[in-house]
Amino acid sequence: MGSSLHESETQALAACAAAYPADLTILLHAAVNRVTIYLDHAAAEMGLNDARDWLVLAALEDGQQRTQLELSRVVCVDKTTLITVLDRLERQELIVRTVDPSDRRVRIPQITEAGRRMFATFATARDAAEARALDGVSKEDRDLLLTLLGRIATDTDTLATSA
Amino acid sequence: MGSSLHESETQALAACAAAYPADLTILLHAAVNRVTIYLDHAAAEMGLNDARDWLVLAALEDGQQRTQLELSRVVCVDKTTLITVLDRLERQELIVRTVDPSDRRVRIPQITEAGRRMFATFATARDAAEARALDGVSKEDRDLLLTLLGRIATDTDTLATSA
DNA sequence: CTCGGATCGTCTGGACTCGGATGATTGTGT
DNA sequence: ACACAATCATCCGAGTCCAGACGATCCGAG
Repeated sequence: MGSSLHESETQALAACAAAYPADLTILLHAAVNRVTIYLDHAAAEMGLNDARDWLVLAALEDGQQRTQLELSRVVCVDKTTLITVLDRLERQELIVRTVDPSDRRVRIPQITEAGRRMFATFATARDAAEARALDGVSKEDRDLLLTLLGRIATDTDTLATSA
Repeated sequence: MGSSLHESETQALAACAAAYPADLTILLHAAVNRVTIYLDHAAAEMGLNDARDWLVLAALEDGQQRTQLELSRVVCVDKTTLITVLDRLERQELIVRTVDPSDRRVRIPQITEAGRRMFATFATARDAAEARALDGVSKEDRDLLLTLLGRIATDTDTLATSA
């Protein structure tokens, strides 16, 4: 997630978006890069590796028991990549991997008390980061933006049906 | 650009976006993934490797003479990564690298006639792909979306000024 | 003219990602 | 009880990306 961006690109991305003001793809990329840079920055400041680390914590925070596989689907991270994230979080003692006694194949990652604290602290930093990215956008425009993005993202059409 | 996504993730991403309908970062990611999948699909169908390949062609299509370094900034691709893109395009004879006679360090990539044809053909496929991604969004909402994204992407605020 | 620093494109090393293979464990049919 | 397919986490290999190093070339100071 975050590691695909690098702060040195920020200016270039803005310039790029300015050069193609009508291209949806480019604007989306530039926008996601900008937001992610803010988030990664905030994450790094408080000891997290990535915004992705926080995303995993967020998914675990509701206390619901999830398989690693299920978790990987929820946070949209490849199951193999999730392993390294969980390893890191476990090393920081923000989560623990418990073995499901009813099926000893599966591991149930669970957030620890320290993890909960980290999540809570990051929440405010995260809001600030998003607010900074949304600087020049009014409240109702933000809501509209979320709606539109949601419609693009969750549209039911798939490649298979239209190819 | 495109290679960071994989079609198998499409459903998972949509599910993920649905799970966090108020999170800007996630929605942006999901949206950009969806659009990029379409574009990469269209690119692959006509012999291009990536949507990024097309982006490079687009930047060269205006005939303006550009250094590889300048070009890398315009299309937001790292200069070292751009090399492999140009190598590929040159192998397909869609571009040529000419040496600037006034400065023999610099190479001026230039689009060929075949490259121009490829660009023109891809333009329609690209429009179709974007239109498909923007299926349930009205015309004026599209314009608004582009404006908002543009404002996020090109905001003048930087990390340095706010840290 | 020449020397030193800056700038171009390219190469290299380390890190990351993901598809597919592997080992452990489960349930199911017989 | 036992073979066997299915499923979970993990590991491995191939591919990609980028920071930094490098050679080639340019330019300005002396």
